[in-house]
Amino acid sequence: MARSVGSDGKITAAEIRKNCLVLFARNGYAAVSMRQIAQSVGVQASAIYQYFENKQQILVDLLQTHMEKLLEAWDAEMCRESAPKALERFIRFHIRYHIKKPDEVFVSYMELRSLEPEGFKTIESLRRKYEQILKSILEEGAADGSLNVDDPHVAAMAILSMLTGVNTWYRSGGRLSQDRIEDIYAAMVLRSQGVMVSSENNEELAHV
Amino acid sequence: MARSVGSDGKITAAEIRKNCLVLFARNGYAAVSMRQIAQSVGVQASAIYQYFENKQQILVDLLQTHMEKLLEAWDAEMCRESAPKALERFIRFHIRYHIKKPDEVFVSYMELRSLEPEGFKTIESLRRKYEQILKSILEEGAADGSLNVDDPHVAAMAILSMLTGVNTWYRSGGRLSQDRIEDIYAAMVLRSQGVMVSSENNEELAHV
DNA sequence: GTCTATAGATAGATAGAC
DNA sequence: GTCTATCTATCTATAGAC
Repeated sequence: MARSVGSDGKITAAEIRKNCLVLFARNGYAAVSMRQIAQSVGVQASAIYQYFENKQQILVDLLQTHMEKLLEAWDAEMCRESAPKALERFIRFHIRYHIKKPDEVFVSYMELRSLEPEGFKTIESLRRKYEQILKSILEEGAADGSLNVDDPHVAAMAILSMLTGVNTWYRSGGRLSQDRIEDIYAAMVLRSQGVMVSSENNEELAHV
Repeated sequence: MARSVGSDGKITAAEIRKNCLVLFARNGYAAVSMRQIAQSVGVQASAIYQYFENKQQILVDLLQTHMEKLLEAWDAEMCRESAPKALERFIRFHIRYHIKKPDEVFVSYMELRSLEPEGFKTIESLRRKYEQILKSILEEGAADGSLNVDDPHVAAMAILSMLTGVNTWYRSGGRLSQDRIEDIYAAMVLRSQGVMVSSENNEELAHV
């Protein structure tokens, strides 16, 4: 899917993407005008149409790129291992990845309703793929008894909400290091699925 | 704080509120025009200004009313009891209350950035009050050893994200009853804070 | 590839009649 | 309390010059 027409001029599609991410995150897609976008990269509004068909395509591009990169990053991270280990790996991966991309995450979760039907379908499909990764780990743990999962679908949705919620309060340079935040969330989620974790160092001890 | 000028005509502030909630939830505050709002209640746009100073005041009204009612509902529900019992009560209260008000919850979480500074300050203060309820329960449980809380602030934010996340997937008439959903979330959250819960009936058994 | 100019639609909000 | 009419500003998107 061609998402831009390509360019070698001084403003680039990449620059527009970067600035739109910030503008959409701060003000919301509907509240940001093409003139604002253009001004942020130092051109007139009409120049934007050299790079994107219209405003909607910028949004689709941002969300699609975010989800595709997220899925690729997990592909590079995943291992064959026990369900509890895989769950911990997923938790730490999700927090580490999302905490570094606050604008991408914010826009991806807030602007789903700003997508027109075609784009919505594309993004929803990618989101379901990501949800399925966690759901499969939980299902495997439920099947072999290594996790205590009441309902894999509900648990997957609940865990994803909890993990992604980090972005609502985390501010770089705050009281807690990113590693410490990973530890705290890993301990809470693992315990919620029946894995016993000590409270001192969050080391996995045993499971029910 | 006077939020409307009052009326005894056939369109009322209450009707505008109700319709705006749906419109804002579906389309986003910025994407909804005063003309759309007016049309939804069957009047011309200028008539809306009899009930609200401007568009922004409608949003502030909706969010403020939601948070105030939520806090009042908890005041009516809360009891003096042990931290684990209070935590379970809070979990079930939050899910029960939020699952019945999907539009209020959605708008309250999505449109914070659409608030101008004064309104934002008001709503943020109410939100912090609600967060503090859960944080206090966790702090009490951490102090008396009845809960295994790594970090009360982080745990409170994580639990609230998880619980409120129900609204992203729950649809009335789906596979699970509201009671069952309460049970599943209660079990997950209690376990995440070190309370041992059986997986069969989610009955509280003991705590670490 | 970027500009100016502009089309055509729509926005929030107000004035004044009834 | 609601209407019509309108002000002023802004919007997305396009046409055509350079």
